[in-house]
Amino acid sequence: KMHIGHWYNYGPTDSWARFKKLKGFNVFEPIGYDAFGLPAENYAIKTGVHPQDSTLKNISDIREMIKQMGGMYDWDAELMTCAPEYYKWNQWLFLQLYKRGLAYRKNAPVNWCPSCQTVLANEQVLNDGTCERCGTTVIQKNLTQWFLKITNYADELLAGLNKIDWPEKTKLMQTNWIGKSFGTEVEFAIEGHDEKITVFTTRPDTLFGVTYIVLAPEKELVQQITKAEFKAGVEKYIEAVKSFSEIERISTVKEKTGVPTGAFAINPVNGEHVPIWIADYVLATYGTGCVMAVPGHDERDFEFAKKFGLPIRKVILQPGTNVEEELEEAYTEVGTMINSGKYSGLRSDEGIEKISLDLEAKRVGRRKINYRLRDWLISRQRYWGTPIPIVYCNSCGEVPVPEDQLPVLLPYNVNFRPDGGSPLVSNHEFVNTKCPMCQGEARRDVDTMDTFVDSSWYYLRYLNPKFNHGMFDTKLANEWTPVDMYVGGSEHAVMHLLYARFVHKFLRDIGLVNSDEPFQKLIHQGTITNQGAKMSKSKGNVVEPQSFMETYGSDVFRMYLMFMGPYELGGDWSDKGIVGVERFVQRVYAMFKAHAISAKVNPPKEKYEISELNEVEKSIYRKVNQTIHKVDVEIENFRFNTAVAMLMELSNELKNLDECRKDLQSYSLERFAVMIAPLAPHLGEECWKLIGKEKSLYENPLWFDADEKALSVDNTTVVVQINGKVRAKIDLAINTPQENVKKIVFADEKIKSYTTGKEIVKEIYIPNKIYTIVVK
RNA sequence: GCCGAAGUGGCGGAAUUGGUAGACGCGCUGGACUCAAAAUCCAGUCUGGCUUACACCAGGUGCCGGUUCGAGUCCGGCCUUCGGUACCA
Repeated sequence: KMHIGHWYNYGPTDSWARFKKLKGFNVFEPIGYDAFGLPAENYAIKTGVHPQDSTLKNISDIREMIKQMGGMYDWDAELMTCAPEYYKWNQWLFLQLYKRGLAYRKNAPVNWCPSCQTVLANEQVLNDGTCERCGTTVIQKNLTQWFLKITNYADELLAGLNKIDWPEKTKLMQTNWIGKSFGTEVEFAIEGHDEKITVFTTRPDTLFGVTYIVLAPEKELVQQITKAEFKAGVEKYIEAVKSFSEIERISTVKEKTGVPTGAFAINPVNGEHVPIWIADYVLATYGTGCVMAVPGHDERDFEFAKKFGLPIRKVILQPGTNVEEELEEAYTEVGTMINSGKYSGLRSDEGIEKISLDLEAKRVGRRKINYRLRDWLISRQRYWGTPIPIVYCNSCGEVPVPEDQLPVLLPYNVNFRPDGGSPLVSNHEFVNTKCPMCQGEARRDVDTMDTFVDSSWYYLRYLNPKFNHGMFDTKLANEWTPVDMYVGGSEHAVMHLLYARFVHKFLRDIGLVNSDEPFQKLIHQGTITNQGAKMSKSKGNVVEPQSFMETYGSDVFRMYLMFMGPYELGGDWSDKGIVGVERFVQRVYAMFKAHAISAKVNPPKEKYEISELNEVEKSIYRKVNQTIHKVDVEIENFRFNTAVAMLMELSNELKNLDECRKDLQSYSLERFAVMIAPLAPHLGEECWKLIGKEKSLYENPLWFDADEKALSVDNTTVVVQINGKVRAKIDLAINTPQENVKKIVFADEKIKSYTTGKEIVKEIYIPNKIYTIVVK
């Protein structure tokens, strides 16, 4: 069912789209259903209802509710990702990536529950590392899985951020996620082995301070180099590490653990032999999975060395300290290099360059750019998703399904909870197939794709979801994309929004779109929580909009969601203030009704001269135009809460409407109706009709510009401050010359009482606003 | 842990981006209307002090410190809450 979060996303966004429509833009506002994924599958396991049945049912329920909302969606462009006409193109996309070497298989760990004999999502693993269903400790198990080479685009994904109008914080999160770092790879020989250990470091200047080497426990090399008498300890440690999540492993507060391998590595800069350890704080997935430990100048290494009694050597001298002082903690900033052979005396940041060059010359190292970003693992051992279009043949090996045989249909009959693997294994008709190359016996890949694949290109499909000559209609795509306004929660700041950017760039590279980025402008709506927690079925704190719709109607509900607070912040749900919006709507409607007949027979002028208006009229005319001026900017920037507040202010001002000339009443009401129309579309149309307009506003879009002349004011209040405290407020004609202001200020009795007998140090005048006097 | 945000009356929030803190709304209090209630309308409402009252004074935007004539806004250091952390999407 729809919950308030959906409404919060769709309602205000529809208001923005309506605003654009009224302003004369050609607006395409589609809606659809991202329908594959884990929740439907879990629901099936729990209740036995097939994911396809529950999903289709939910979609038809949700469609009805969205229609009640009054969004101006293009229902001809509706799509759902679980339809074969849609996911066929996920498969086609996969094949294009595969053809170009951007889809490949390798081993990667999954969460495995040994008792349920199934793969678990991170979400299904509790904080203590146990299975949410049975409480068994979850372990990491390696499976061969499909990856997409998003890392090939790392640099472009970084650079492209400069070209798009996205929140700075989102761009920053993507930048940090990609995590480009400039460093050096250094090779350490291993005592008694031909193989070498390559470490990645951003601090080659600290090479002389290396006192041990740490390998990620899962590195294969560990098996080869571990000395016999250390084997037992190493094996035990590797087993123990399997139950830790990555977050736990790299936590800087968790006590460091690790064991020695008994092997030694040789430092290429000084020939020193240092012990090789394994520890879980080193990850196999980042850099080379090997770290040179410099306890003197790295916090984690320092802590580790302290705990295990490994030597700590000072090779960077902190400015203002002396060489003999012992290190209390790791010093990680720039300093003077010491105990570093011929490099001693250099500034450490210069040393980075020097040492790197020398390592390159000696062929034991090279400068290297490293990314934190990893390739995109898309294999899921689940049912409710897109089948991966690959078959495995005994003689031909891994064979892609030919494009003309797509889609590989997701079979209906499966066991959602099989023992030991992907649910699709249970359907033999699906699994057993012919090899497209040799027609021999072959087996299909039984995994499905990550649903982020579905959501990485749907905006292109929206333009014509029935298009059957390709993934989407390139002509339309080039007309309409990049998307002008994309609205979604900041929980998507990195993953979805990075994947979509990657896929868009790939589609550009194969000539299907001509733009570099999918979403030109991005806005995040905030999260609506309930009692401080994200709404979710499992927590049982979901608030449904239905009852509010029934009590107040969709306009009031929509406007209340907008009035609650800043759109990008969201907030905790409460219906406390909704009656305020209800009253406002009723007052507006009553106002239009009261003036309906008069408005029909007294058409307004296009503009009024301020001089021809009396005081009440002047005030109303000004307020109307100021409101137009501000509401325009506020809606444009998704500041709906203040837009609604301004219309409330205007409605308060219009309480005097009866005191002004009839045609000015019509003038005010026309503008009010147009301004309220995007925020409360049903009310807007109703008001528009009441004042005698025959055609719908949305059929004949209209938006008024403010009369610039009405925005200026005659008088202003100048605040007088003495030593930063407000002491008087003086009403003055606008743009009164400073000398005159000064005279008036110093003539003020109150100001006199604060200034007489004091020395005036300084006077600052901010025109039409503030006169500040500093006294001593 | 790491990355990114947020914190303002009894409550949701506003503040032209360094210039009158509390717009707009809820709630509450008082009044009008009513036989009465509901609805509606009008007035008041940051806290404390002083005053018959108008006024006036002091304090006040999570905490501590700094810059400035002036800080909710800028800088440094914390605290709390929220989002993400690569298999929820």
